[in-house]
Amino acid sequence: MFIEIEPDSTVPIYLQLAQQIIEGVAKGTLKPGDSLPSVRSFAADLGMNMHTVNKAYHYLEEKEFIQIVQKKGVVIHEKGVRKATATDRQRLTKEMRPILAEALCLQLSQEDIELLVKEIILDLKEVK
Amino acid sequence: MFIEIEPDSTVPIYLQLAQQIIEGVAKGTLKPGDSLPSVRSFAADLGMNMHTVNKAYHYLEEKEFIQIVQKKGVVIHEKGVRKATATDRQRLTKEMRPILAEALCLQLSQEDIELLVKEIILDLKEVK
DNA sequence: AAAACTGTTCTACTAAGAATAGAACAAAGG
DNA sequence: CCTTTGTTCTATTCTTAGTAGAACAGTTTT
Repeated sequence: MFIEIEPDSTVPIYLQLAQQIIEGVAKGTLKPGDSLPSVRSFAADLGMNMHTVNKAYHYLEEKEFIQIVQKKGVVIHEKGVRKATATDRQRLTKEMRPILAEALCLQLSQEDIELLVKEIILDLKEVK
Repeated sequence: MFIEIEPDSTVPIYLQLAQQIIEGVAKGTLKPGDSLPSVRSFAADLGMNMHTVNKAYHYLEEKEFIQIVQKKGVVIHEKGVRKATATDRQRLTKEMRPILAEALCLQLSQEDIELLVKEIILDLKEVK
């Protein structure tokens, strides 16, 4: 896993970490059953606190992306991540909405935005 | 302007307000030159603090969506909002990315996601 | 001219979140 | 037996969000 943290970002460190793990799952770099580093070793590698990694893990567990096995370790959810529910779609829509509104204000056309989305998805799919 | 604030949201109140004003501009409900309520009256209407509205206004001013004329009032940017720069596109991409990554993890196909985006844009365009 | 209204600035306080730190625990593994 | 695992606890520091009240200097209205 190649993790790059921006310390001065407004996005909390634990969230940046969690999001990049999610990206790993999306790309297929992280496959179902793969194990993640322990909170201590990961924290040491990334130069952050053990509790920060722990927070990221629990964030991912709540989203059902990973499984935390008591006293053993952390594993990408076996059998793959669950399929999106109606609630998931609703949440994703809500998160996307203000960004798209801003894009429209900045005079991006519907085609421009759709192209932008396609590029992002393409980039998320290609394994580097 | 119809503003709906969710007090228990993780999204700060001032941001919710700013985002809904941006939506108004995207929809065309708010047109270039239109004036917004004073910080005091708007705060009273919405049941929030004057300084919170002020913060939202300055957030929008920094984004160049509105103009704050000293001691006079707040107006939607005349001649419309500026066109997106390369930096804008980069920022929008960065904001969109983690959401799309999550969507892919939840086994939404590229087509599903594009449809979702189209629906949001359609909703943002229709004047209610 | 007086009054009301405008955004601005200042101090002040509370609450919550983020991040770090260190210590200790119980269970699993080698 | 010893190391490693995630967990839990207390503690501290820093930042942000939100509210509050007061005062200021212009603008607009009456």
